[in-house]
Amino acid sequence: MQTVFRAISDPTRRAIIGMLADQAMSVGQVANHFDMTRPAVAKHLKVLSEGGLIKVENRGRERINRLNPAPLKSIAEWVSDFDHFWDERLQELKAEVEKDT
Amino acid sequence: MQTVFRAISDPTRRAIIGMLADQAMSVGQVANHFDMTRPAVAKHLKVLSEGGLIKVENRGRERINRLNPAPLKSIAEWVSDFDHFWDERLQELKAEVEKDT
DNA sequence: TTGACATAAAACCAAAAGGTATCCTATAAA
DNA sequence: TTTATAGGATACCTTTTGGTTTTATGTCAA
Repeated sequence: MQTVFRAISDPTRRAIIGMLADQAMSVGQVANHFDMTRPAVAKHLKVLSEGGLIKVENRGRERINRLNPAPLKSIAEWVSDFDHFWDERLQELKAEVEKDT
Repeated sequence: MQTVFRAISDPTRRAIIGMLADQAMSVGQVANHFDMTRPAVAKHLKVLSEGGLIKVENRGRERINRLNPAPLKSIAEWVSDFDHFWDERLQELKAEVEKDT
């Protein structure tokens, strides 16, 4: 849980998440999108991996990083505990959905 | 935006958010719930304040900290961009709600 | 008015975070 | 079988973070 919060707390990592949502990428491909060395990006990918937000597939000498957004659900659930503060209506409907899912 | 992500990335601060959701509290009252000095708690409150997640009201020599969960909405929105990865149905309903709100 | 109390503010500290440069290994390709 | 390339590992540096202790200030209450 904390690992997920930590993973999304950094803007670079959120940008990576956004990129990987479009397309799975190797470490180098991800690094090409940033003004930052490859080891730095690799560290961010490690943090994302620790949060379970990406799944890595070894493909020859490449490592394909694929988004796994499932853990974001726990964030959504945490946030939703406060939904009623700003929008009771949305809160109720979400409860409906979750009930009959 | 980043200040909100930062604010919620720490477990102590999330605990404080949970506490203030129940009831507004002075710095000292918050600090009593933690095994930590008051200045440390005050710093967490400052970070929460920077993220706009609490509103502070000076009340004599006390400072009442009141939860303002509105900024959490931006978190919810960010997360919701990935909802369809795990639950297309929920995503659709949320879109419905937001449409006619 | 004097004393107690809630908090702010500042100085300081250790550990974690984010980054770099460098070197090593394994795979792909010439 | 060389050689280039993708990535891991390690060492190191700087800044930020989360915490403490100490000091100062403003407010309440006897």
